[in-house]
Amino acid sequence: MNELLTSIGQTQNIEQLYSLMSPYNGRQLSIRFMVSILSRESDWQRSIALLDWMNEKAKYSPSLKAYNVVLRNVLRAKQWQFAHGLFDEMRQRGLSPDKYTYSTLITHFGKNGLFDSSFFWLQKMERDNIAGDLVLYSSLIELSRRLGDYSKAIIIFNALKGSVDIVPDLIVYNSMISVFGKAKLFREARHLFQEMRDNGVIPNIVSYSTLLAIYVDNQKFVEALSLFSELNESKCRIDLTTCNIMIDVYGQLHMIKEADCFFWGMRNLGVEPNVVSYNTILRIYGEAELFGEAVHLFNLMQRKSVQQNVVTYNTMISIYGKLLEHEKATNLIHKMQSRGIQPNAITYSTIISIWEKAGKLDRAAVLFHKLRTSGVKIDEVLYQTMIVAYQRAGLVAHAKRLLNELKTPDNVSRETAITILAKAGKVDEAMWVFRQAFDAGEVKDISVFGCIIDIFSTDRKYAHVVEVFEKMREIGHFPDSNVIALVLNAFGKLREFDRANALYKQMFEKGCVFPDEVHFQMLDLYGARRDFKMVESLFEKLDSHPNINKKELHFVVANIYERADRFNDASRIMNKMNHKNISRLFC
DNA sequence: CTAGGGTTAG
Repeated sequence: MNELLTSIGQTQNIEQLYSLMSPYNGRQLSIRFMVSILSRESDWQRSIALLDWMNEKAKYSPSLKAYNVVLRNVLRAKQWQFAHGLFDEMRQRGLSPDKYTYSTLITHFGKNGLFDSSFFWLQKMERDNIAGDLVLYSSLIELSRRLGDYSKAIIIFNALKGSVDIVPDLIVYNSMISVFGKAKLFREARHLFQEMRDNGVIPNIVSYSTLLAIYVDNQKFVEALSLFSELNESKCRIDLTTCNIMIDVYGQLHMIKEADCFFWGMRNLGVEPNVVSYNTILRIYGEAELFGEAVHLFNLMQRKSVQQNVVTYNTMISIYGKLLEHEKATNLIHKMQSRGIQPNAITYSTIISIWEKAGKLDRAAVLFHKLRTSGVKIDEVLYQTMIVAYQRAGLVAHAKRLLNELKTPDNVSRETAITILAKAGKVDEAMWVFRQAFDAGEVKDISVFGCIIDIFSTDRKYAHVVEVFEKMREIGHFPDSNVIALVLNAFGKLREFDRANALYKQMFEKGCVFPDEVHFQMLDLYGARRDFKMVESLFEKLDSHPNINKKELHFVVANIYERADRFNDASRIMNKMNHKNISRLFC
C-alpha cells in the first residue's frame, strides 16, 4: 500500500494515475486509505480524478471525508464553479455536508472577497441545521468587518455569545474591538477589555494596538495616550506595530521631539524599526517642514537594509510637492519605476495635484488621459483630483465633462462613479447609475449605499432613501447607525411609523448597539405619532440601559411632551431626573 | 479534513 501511495505521488498525468489504480478495480481499498491518498494530493484535477475513480470503478462510494478533502483542493485552486458542482454531486450521492464542508466553503469564498457566495453557503448551512463553531463565527465576523458591514459583525458576535456551547476567545474579541471601533462605538470597544477579563481572556498586545489605532484614526489622542500608559502597566510587551502606531500618535499631536525619540529609541526596547516606522517618521518630518531631515532619512533608508515601498515614494513625492519641487517629485516617479516599484492611484493623484499647483495642468491632463486608456485602476479620489484640478484652474467645462462621463463610465467602476456623482451633488445622475449598476449586480460595497442614502436624505428625497435601503437589505447588508438614523427619519417623514418601529425593534433585538441619537430619534417618531404609550415604554427601557446618557434622555422625552402640549408629563420627566440626581448625592 | 486579530501614503 505504501508503494501505491508513493507511486501515486510521482504520477505525472491523469491517464497514468488511472492505470496505476486499475489493478484495484472492484477491490475494496479501505476508505481511510483513499482519504489518505486524497489528502496528500494537492492538485485539484488529480484529486477529482481520484474521486471519479472511486465513484466509477471501485465498489464503494467515497465518504464525506473524501469529498471534503477534494473540495478543499478545488477551493485552494480557486475553481469556484467546480466547487458548486462538487457540492451538488455529494448531495446527489446521498452525503450530507457537515460543518467542515461548509466551513471550508465559507472561509475560502470569503477569503477571496466573494462575499455573497460566502453568505450563500452560510444560509445553506443554517437551512441544514448545522451549528457553526467558534472558528466559523470568527471568520464570519472577519468577513463582515472587511466588507464594512459592522452591524452584521455585531449581530454575529451576539449570536455567538448567545449560544450555549461557544465561548469567545482572544482572537474574536480582538476582531470585535476593531469592529466596534470602525463602527465608531468607542465605548463598546473599550468596554470589551473589561468583558474579556470577566471571561478570563487576558487582552494581549494586539488588543491594545487595535484600540490604539482606532483612537488615532478618530483623533482621540487623550484616550490613546491613556490606553498606552495602561499598556505599559500591563504585562504585555510592546511590539513593532504598536511602536509604529505610537510614532504616528506623537506625530499627529505635533510632538515631533517625542516622535523622533520614539523612532530612534525603538531598538533600545528591543524592537527593530521596519519600513512602516521609516515611512511614518518620514511623513512627520515632512509635515513639520523638516525637509533636510526628510531627505536625509530617505537616503538613509537606501543605505540601510530597509526595503522602500510605494508608500515611501508617495510620501517623499508629497514632500517634494510641499517644497514646490515638482521636477524632483516627477523624477521620483521614474526612479521608483526603475526600481521595480509600481506607482498606484495615490501616486498619480499626488502628482496631479502637484502639477496643477505648479501650473502644469496640461501635463496632468495628459497623464490622466493616459491612465484612462491604459487600464490602470482609477478610484474615486484620483478621478476627483482631476476634476478639482480643472476647477481650480478655472476650466469648469472640462470638470463638468469629466462628471458627465461618469454617467456611462468606461474605466472606472460604476460604484466609483456613483460615489463621485453623489458627492458632487449630482443626485439624479447618481440614482440613475445606481439603479443600473444594482440591477446588473454590480453594487456590493456597503459604503456606496451609505453614501447615497446620505445625499438623498440631505436632499429630502425620502422615498429614494427607503428604496436604496431596501436594496441594501436585499443583498444582505445591515444598516449602520448612521443609515438607521436616516432611514428612521425617512420613514417618519413618509408617515411609515410601523416600518420604522419594525426596523428599530429588529436591530435592537439583535443586539445592535446604536449611538444615543438613534434611540432618541425613535422616541421622536413615537412622539410625532402621539403614541405616548410607546414613548413611555421605550423611555423606561432606555432609562435602565447602562450606556445611555440619562440627562439627555430626560431632556429629549420632556421635549417631546412639551411639543405635544403635555406640560404635566414634561415636568414629571424633568422632576424624575432631578430627583435621581439628588438621591445619587446620598449614595 | 478547516483555521480567525493590530500599523504607513492622496
